Amino acid sequence: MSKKHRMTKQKRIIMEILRGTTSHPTADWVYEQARKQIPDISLGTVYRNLNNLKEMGEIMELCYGSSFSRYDGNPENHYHFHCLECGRVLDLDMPINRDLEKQVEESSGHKVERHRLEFYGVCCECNKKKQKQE
Amino acid sequence: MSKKHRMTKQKRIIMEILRGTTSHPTADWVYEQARKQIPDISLGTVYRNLNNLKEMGEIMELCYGSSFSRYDGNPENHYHFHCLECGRVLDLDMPINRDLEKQVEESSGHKVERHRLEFYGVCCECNKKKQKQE
DNA sequence: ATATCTGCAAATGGTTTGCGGAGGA
DNA sequence: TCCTCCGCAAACCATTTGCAGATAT
Repeated sequence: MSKKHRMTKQKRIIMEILRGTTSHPTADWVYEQARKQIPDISLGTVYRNLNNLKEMGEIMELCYGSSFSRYDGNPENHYHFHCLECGRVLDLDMPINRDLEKQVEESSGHKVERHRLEFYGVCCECNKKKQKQE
Repeated sequence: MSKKHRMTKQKRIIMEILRGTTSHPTADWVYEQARKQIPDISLGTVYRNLNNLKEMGEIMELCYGSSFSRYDGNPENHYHFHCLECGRVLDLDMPINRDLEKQVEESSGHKVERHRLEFYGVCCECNKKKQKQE
């Protein structure tokens, strides 16, 4: 059977940090933020709690090309936009498209449970900056 | 200016290995296969060439939740299906949906260049096995 | 009461890199 | 020729883990 999950001060603060940002931070950034509230929290504890919260379905781990993971405090499935200029990862306010899953099931015969969709390009702000430069 | 890329025996064989499979292998698997043809090839060379081929646009690096990367010998953008039972990653024969990008541009104002779409579920074969067991 | 969690520090493991020599263009 | 690539082995670095004591339930 699966292990029970306890709520500790460390876990609660890590969850609050993730809920309070939309920046999809790295474990290290979460660690730096958490140290402001618990100065002697350890990086190992941050990693343990991030995995723990992931198991609980409270947060999501995002794995991109970089060598490290990013974490998302919004556990609901949603799409992301990656700006190739400034590197930010932005949440998209766009409904989940179940038709895509239906399309795969019909053409391939596999049973689809979920999907993940990531867009890459140049965000509004970087576009404006580029236009000014020209 | 960007570095020039040379063709070597090692690079050619690594590319052939990737072109000859649809299994999205790890660097280590490519290394094992390459050793059959060049017994004293080093793992470092495999990694260097995988990165090199990626820069050349000949292959793609796929980054999933696992701690290691997988490589795809098909550099054309295409969608993947991940079987949660057997762990395989399968290519989907499905056209790239540009409407999704248009949808994001209209609703968010970002300029979209490309997107990546990954499906998760149970593949045909695993579905059949499960039905037999019941 | 007791199983889970913590800080600490060492280990892990996929990937990268510095080196001197080899080889492609 | 000359610049890139090679094999080798050590370094790198994000993440995990073993330990002994602390804490949540």
